[in-house]
Amino acid sequence: MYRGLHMDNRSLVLLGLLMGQSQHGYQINEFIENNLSMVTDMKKPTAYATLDKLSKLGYIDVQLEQEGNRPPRKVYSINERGTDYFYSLLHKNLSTAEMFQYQGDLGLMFMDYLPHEKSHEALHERLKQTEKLLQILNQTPHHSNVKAVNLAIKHKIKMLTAEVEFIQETIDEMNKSHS
Amino acid sequence: MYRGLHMDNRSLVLLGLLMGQSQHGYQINEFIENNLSMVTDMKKPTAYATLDKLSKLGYIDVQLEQEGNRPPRKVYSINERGTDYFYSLLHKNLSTAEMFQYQGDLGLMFMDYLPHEKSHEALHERLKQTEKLLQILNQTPHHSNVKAVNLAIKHKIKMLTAEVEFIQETIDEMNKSHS
DNA sequence: TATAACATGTAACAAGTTACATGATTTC
DNA sequence: GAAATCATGTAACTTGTTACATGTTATA
Repeated sequence: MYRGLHMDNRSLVLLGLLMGQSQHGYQINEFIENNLSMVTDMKKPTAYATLDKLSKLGYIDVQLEQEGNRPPRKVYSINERGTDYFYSLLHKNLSTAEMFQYQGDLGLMFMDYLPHEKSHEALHERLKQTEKLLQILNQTPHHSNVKAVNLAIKHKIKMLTAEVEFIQETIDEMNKSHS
Repeated sequence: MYRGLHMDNRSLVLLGLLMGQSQHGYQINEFIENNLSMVTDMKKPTAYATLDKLSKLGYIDVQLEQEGNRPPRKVYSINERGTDYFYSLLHKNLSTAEMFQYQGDLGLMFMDYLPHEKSHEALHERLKQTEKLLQILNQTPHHSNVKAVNLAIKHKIKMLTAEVEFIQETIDEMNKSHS
């Protein structure tokens, strides 16, 4: 059986948000868009579909709510089975190391096929872009209304800083071996 | 039109390997398995299908070879159009910064739902696993027969080191706020 | 009165994975 | 004679994306 990398983590996010309070899909999607864009790229149809799946699997309960003639809301609440499942997903996520795959490594592998000036210019562009990302992260308020998102921002800052150093070192090496 | 993250990079790898020498699919797949497992997770059927696609798009030429009654080989050679395409993919890859998405951040977000001992134990496990990965990378010979792969290994070492630091810092913070 | 926000989806498509199919040849 | 290696794929499936559909209500 084929299990994508995301599947479990999609569920983890949705269940985690429902641990805080019962919510309907639209609400959850808004929250993800406004507050969690840094940590997940889950799209709306995916969220709706996953909520559907979780309710079919008996991890969350649905209650229909309607105000006047507005489109009815499906309010989801996590139940006991869902809570257990959430804890197991959480524990697995927290205790598992990830082996990163960097797309950028692929280019580095074939760098020598480009003339020195070209590869130098390209890496410099990459450096500039990465520094800009870092700058944006450093400017984001360090007191997000979602307390825990700050940890993710801290993490990204840490990693992007290492990335900047690596690119700089690579450029230096390249210049040394060229001169 | 929906373009996956990988698509272009799959082509970049295959074209890059063909830049070195003409090869048939099986040969390429062996090479990827033996030498590039660190940089790409492309599977055999994907490689075969992508080679097919690249030849249909006119970036590589195919020549059938047969030895005795063995299954015939399809030997692929990169042509001029393919070389240009390779350069454009390479330049784009080299000059683009990537915004990392860490699966592990998702768990950190909901860490507070676990009792302190549980989350502490889980993060400790993550730390141990990450350190083990680092150790393995540090032990891999720093003179891979594929020269350029070393850069990727250097990169991973750099990033995993930052990761270990981050986990350690997070554990420390957690302990501080708990005591 | 047009546009944005509210609310939930469906349909078509893209890309990749696993498991399997096929058949020859070399090695144990 | 069985198992591994050589060599190329196909088929079924999973997951996710984009673009679109639908209809109400608040806002400019």
